[in-house]
Amino acid sequence: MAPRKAPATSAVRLAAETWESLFRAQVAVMRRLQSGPAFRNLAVNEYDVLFTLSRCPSGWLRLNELNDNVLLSQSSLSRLVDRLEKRGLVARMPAPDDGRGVLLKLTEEGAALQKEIGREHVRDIAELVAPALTAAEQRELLRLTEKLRASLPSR
Amino acid sequence: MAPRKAPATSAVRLAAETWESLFRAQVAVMRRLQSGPAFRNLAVNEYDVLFTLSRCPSGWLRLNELNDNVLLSQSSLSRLVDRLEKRGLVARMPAPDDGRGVLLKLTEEGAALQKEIGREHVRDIAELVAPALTAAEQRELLRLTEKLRASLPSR
DNA sequence: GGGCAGTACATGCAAATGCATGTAAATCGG
DNA sequence: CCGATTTACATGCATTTGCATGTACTGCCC
Repeated sequence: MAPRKAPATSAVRLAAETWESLFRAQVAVMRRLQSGPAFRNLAVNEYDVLFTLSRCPSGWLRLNELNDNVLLSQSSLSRLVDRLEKRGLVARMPAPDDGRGVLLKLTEEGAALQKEIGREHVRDIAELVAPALTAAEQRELLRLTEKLRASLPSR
Repeated sequence: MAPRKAPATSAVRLAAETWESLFRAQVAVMRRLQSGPAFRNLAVNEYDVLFTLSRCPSGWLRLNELNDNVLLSQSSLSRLVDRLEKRGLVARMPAPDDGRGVLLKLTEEGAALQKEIGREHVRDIAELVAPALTAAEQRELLRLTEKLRASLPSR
């Protein structure tokens, strides 16, 4: 029997090339976004925390849930939140149902800053993405990246 | 005349949601990749430099070209390359045609390490991406991310 | 060709990050 | 219900990163 290895290796290659392209696109877009004036006062990761909190329905979010969203180690996130707290942008509170946990929410000032930066940020994104892809292509890219993310093993 | 603002704002929203989804997918995949055993000896950014050099046809690459590929400041890349050089993985050489420039290439040891890590890395990628998307979906995602990257303003 | 702005890379230094570990609380096994 | 393991977060410390700046070279304009 011939090994017939080609299909398997080409499937692996396709996956690798797809990831590589996704990753390079992310790097290229992110580089342009973070060098813009929207982030003169706040690092991208810091903004991302404010943004995630602003999307949270209850207003409060556990630190470990936040950590899933951000590409930072647990300890780095802990200190990033320290900084945001010292700047008066977020508030900490011990989790009521779990003595180990910490809940976070935006302060009024934090919410205001998020909205202000968010407006600029969204505009910057649109200036990069909208000319590059048609609306239909954007919807498809959105669908595929959501599917990819949703299909990942939980940990 | 009615302002008819809705189409514009929804185009902006679509672009923002598309980018958000792409970014989160990248974070989720990257988190899983970088915590794997492939990167026990080398940070992802360091591997990325070796990888980029391994793809370079001439074998030599300018530092500033390398910097376009990697999400690092110029100074951080300079020092990252210092570290790789001290570990004997890359070699520096003054650019012959430009007295300010520096050319880089992999050493034999660097090329070997890149191949070794690359094998594991590609396997890890395939284990995450292949089950998540069909081959056709991967090809489409590859196409869209390539198009996005290619359409960005040069700087 | 001589000055002058711009580019490529290196380096001092403060800030951010990750690893290892510490502490406290929850959960599990008996 | 008690000890052992696991989970959530914080912290000491070494490493990495970015900003500002320095140095050397290039290219431009006159």
